[in-house]
Amino acid sequence: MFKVIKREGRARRGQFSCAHGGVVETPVFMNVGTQGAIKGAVSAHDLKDLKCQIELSNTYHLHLRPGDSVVKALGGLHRMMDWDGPILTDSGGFQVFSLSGLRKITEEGVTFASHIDGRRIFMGPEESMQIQSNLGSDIAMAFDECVENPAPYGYVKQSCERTVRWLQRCKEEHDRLNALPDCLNPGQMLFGINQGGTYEDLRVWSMQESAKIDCDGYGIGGLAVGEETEVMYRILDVTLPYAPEDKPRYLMGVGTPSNIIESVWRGVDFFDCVMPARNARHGKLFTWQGSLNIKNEKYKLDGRPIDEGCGCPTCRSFSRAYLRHLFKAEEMLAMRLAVMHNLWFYNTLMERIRAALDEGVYEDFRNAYSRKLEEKI
RNA sequence: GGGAGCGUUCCCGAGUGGCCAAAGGGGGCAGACUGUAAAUCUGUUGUCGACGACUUCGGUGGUUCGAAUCCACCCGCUCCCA
Repeated sequence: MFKVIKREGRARRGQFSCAHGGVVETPVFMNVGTQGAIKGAVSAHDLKDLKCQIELSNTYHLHLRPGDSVVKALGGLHRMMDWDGPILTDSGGFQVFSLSGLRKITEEGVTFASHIDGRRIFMGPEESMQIQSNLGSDIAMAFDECVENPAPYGYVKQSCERTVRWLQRCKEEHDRLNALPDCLNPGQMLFGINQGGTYEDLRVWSMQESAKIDCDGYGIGGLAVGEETEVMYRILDVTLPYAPEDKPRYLMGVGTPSNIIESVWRGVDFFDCVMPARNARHGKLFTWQGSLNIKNEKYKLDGRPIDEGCGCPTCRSFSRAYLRHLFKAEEMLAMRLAVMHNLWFYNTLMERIRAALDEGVYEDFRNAYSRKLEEKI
């Protein structure tokens, strides 16, 4: 269930709910735990302390390890991770892009050579739906092909047409599985995915066709995969007007704080990105003055918290100098503390975006922070 | 006392006459990272007035057109036998 409660231009302030957790306030950033854990030794319990509203995991990775049947036997992903909030599972469509050297695509689906041991894994729309059903997530993503940018028009056209055909198959299989008596999460929703690369006509076509298939929300995929940022914004500008007004729009895999601010402005409701966690593991931390690299020598004797005024578990107790030391000494606590800070930052960013929308001052917020958060301090 | 080695740029360590400012690793410094094959990857790491010049391979002095590489002595260290 989703409803828009306030608007400012194309930006939307909304509320969403699904089978787990209470009301999700949107715009929302989903915290990525690909294999059922947030990389950097952060658990689902920690997510509660980091103001996370939705957790995201991955179909391909959990199918390989520990196996979706194992997850189902353990009571589902929620039970396994001990996370009682909403979970969105990505379909494996991104792996068609990220593991492009290890797969072959046909109309039926995609055959992967497992990145772990090379064995053949076939995944098509039906398989992806079955796996996500076994995982028991609250939102299943349609199985799509995420195409790199730039790509030839002809290829993108046939690919996004196939992705729409796959969406139809996903929808049918999803409805069938949800109706089965032993279904782990009969309330599981399905989001379709818009593709079309950097081609406006394909994007619009893909959106229109996907909208004809009744989904609970729509992902915008295939962005931030090689194209210029301005191209991504242009695609959002031309595509989102064709997305159903009463359904959430999810910009998949995006992005930087600035990307998020700009995309909310253009009408996006859901986001997810590995950036806060990955960058944290590599020492790049976000602050309201811009980002910093905690490993830099200048923080050697810096007794201040990462971000003055930040209320995250890390900043409440530890100094930049200590964190720098932990990174230099390769203590795993470094990653944990850094990841917690960055996830808190992203979740707080969304909180402030929502507050600005509530107060009708989002344009001011955008002007104040969109550029600033891209700076390095 | 006798014998055998070793000393290289921040560290370890290759290099035994020119292609050597000197491999490789570590450490240092910096950068990248966007639905996670990422605790990963990349650049850089003698000095300078820098498409060139200068100083450097324990020290000093030689041999040579040319030396980290060969010779002599000195200093320091290691191992073996007594």
